[in-house]
Amino acid sequence: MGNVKISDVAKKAGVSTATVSRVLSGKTTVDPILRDRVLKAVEETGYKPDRVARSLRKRQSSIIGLIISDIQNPFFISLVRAVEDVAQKHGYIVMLGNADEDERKEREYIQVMISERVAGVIVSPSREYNDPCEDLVKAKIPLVLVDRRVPGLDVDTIVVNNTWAAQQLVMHLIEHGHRRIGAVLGTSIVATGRERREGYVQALLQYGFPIIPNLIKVGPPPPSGANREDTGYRLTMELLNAKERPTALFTGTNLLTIGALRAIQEKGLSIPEDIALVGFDDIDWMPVYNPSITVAAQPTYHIGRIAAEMLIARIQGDESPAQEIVLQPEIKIRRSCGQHVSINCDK
Amino acid sequence: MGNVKISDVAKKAGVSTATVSRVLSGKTTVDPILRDRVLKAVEETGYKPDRVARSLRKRQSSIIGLIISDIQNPFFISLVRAVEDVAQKHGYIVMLGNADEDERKEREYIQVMISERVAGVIVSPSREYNDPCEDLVKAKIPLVLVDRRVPGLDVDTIVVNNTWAAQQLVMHLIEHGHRRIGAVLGTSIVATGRERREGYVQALLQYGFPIIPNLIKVGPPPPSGANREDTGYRLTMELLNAKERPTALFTGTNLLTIGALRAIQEKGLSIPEDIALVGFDDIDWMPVYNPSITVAAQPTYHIGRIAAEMLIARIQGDESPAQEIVLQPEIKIRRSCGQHVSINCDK
DNA sequence: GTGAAAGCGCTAACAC
DNA sequence: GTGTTAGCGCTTTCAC
Repeated sequence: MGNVKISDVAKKAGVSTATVSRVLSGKTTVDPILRDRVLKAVEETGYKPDRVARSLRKRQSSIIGLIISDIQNPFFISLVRAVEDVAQKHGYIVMLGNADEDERKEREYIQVMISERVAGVIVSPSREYNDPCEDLVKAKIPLVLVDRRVPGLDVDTIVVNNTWAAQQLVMHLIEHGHRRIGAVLGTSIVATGRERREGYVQALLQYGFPIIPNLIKVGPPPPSGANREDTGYRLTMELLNAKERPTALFTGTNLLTIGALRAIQEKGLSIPEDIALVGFDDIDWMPVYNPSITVAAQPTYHIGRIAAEMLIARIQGDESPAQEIVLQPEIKIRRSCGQHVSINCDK
Repeated sequence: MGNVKISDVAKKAGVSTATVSRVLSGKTTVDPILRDRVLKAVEETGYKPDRVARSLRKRQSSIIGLIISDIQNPFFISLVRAVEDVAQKHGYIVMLGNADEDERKEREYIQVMISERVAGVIVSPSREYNDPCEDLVKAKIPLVLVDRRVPGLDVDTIVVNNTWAAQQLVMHLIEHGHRRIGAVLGTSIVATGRERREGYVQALLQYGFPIIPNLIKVGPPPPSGANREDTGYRLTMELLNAKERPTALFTGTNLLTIGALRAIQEKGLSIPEDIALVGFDDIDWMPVYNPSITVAAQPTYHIGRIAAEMLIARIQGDESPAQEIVLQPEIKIRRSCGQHVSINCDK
């Protein structure tokens, strides 16, 4: 057992290896009598097809590559789970790569995936331009992008409407009477960072408020870690230590939010009395935090599920034009902004 | 490019495929002149070895299988990251399986991993007995167990001293003057659940306090979800709604802690004034929670790193006897128990 | 509908 | 030190 091969089964069933293969693939009709003999032999020998040999011969494995830009980021956990769920359901297995926001690592993983003849790949690209994803396209390996677009790459992409969500969040703050709203954002090198900043700006402009550069703090580009907790802490501290402290804060990612929370606490400020807070990404503890935190929740599991389903459709031959799917985050109003206050917009 | 094979390189360099293979593997000496010619040809053609063909021929791939019992559990995130880091460093790639606390899925994944001829596997077993991990041993595939032991399976295992940690946590509560200490625990079907319960009991016994069964709530076995947040919520509610409410709570996993927090909040109780809290597992927000939460922090990244390193050593031929490594959690005293109070132990 | 045989791309004997 | 060759275990023509 374990090292039974197809020829053993064939011998036992008194047929050729071709017939065994045919029975197992189920793609051709086989005489029911032979079929039963084969199945019985498979059963008795405990035969398990060698997936490596199969991959070599078919020039394609049953592996789905999943390359994410930062496995530490809670955003990706549900994504990984979703991809894994869908893959498993369709008989695929997930090969994981953590690019760590490092283009070199991403490129390396993509090469490995190609070399492993994966059936398809889901990538959250670390860069927008000259992305190594092109190699996958060249190798004709189906590809789905998540979280970030790669302009010029004509492949299925699933993103979230960051601008809209950020705008809603900041408008929520404005409607609570806030005028000095600080922003703690991820690097503008990645689109998500830029878009969330854009949403912040849009919201202010919509109400005719000025954009005050000093209130906008943007983290350094990776790999130094734009989304790290300590970045959130540091940037928030800068904001809180300024002469004119903001009365509200918009944080651009979950990790930045945690850092901001730490800074606020260290300054002895309380939410929402001293400072209001809205953030991006919803994590399990946020509704339980005291006070619960108003956020834009990304449909991460959903993103992963759709990505995996689209990918598998492509693997199975779907030739339709590449789609871009834009998912809407859910704005979860909670208690970190205090009571709703009607404001006079004419002023 | 992409579909260049070893024979193309050989032709270009004017040598045999064997020589190309030898140059690339570096295991035999090759004439420097030929070597350079080969390297140049590899460069020019952009040759990348086909990992599938190599795996078939060598009867072993460069893949490390990682089968975890619940990917949703934050505990495993750092573990995955660590394994991925170490694997990458050694030229291996990680194949991920989420068993979802389901023995059937675990068995399935193990079969797939065997069939993919993975070089080794790291598993957090879903069951203690009749675990499908035995199949890996039979197939002579190196195996390292993490988080949970499988009695009778003589393989490297990395666990954490749950009993000790739980005991420390509960003693901390006792030293703060608490007598009625509730416990919200994961199922006793898994060792971690049992051991943490044991630690709770030990702490009480050590101080000569009675064990009150009504104060011990244990979640249902999987897959119904012993460690789920809603389980924590429900069990905590039972405790809080009892006639004689506990003055302190010990929660056995991170997810249970979140559920407990929600219940406490819903009852309008405040920590630590109305009820003290200590929990298992440290998550990034716990130090930032208000009040920050005293926990036993498992060295999850460390567990993953050691597991991966031991596995790779085994893959590379380490034949030394199987080890069991017991890591010590770190007790992180924070503010969820209030001020330290000296107590009279004679009483 | 079935079997014989070729071959996926590589590595490891084996002979020189 | 190098080339020739035989497979690894499977699927898929191609004849029948």
